[in-house]
Amino acid sequence: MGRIKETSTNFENKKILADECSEVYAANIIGGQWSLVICSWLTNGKMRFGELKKAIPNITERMLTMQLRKLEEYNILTRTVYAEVPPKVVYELTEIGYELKPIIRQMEKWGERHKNLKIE
Amino acid sequence: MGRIKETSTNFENKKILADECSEVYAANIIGGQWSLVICSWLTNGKMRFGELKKAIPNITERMLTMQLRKLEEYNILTRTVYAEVPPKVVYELTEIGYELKPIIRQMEKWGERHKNLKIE
DNA sequence: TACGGTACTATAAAAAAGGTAAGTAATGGG
DNA sequence: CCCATTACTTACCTTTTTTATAGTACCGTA
Repeated sequence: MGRIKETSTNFENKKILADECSEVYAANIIGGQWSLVICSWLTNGKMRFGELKKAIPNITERMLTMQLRKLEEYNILTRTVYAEVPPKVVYELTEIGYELKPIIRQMEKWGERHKNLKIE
Repeated sequence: MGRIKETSTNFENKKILADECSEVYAANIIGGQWSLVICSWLTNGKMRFGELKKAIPNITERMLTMQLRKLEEYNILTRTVYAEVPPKVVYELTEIGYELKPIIRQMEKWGERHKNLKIE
């Protein structure tokens, strides 16, 4: 997840597609290995960096930071820094971020149904 | 989208996460640059390979084939080959595939709302 | 016999995403 | 002065995804 190369075909394609299909636009924002889990946890209320880290299995600090920054950039969550030592940073979903809740829940249910299909 | 390396940390992480969070499991299936658009088109009914190609801007045949194969593998859609020349192959969502429709519509709406936020 | 249309496949290379490991700053406690 | 704690950052490397380009089989038509 470095900075995206704005001259690449990939960048162009993503833009065109996101432009025409809002569901792809949405996917570009909440897609990525860890974004959905982060949002899912935050739908229950604010959390600190360290709490998220403990909550999410195997995520590295680097990945967590990167995803949080991306989500912040897209206005999905807010980042509040408390001027304390050791530092304390709290993340909370914005209004539009909370509006992801029903989508996440639906994906969860769909995922469950799909998993069960396989077993049968 | 070649075959995935089952010894990588990335593979492990995806598996663990998908196991615990069904929304991530779902995202692993319908995530990917083109999957959502393909499914979105197919929610209106069956389509041929060439129709999909024309409908989706800039997709290469390789990408279309790969995504369709993946979706078929996951039982999201069916592939019907007609023994004709020139060949004719028709793709159609399965039952569980059609169940994605509300999710896609919700993502679409959310995407619209989010887009408008930025402009204001 | 060359050509066109359909739905692919193969190979290579570029780009993006993700992972590892180490380091930073500030400060209160021992 | 050293250590622990928290929330990062940096540099580098591997894996995965996406793109580019070319080629295949089939057969009816010209």
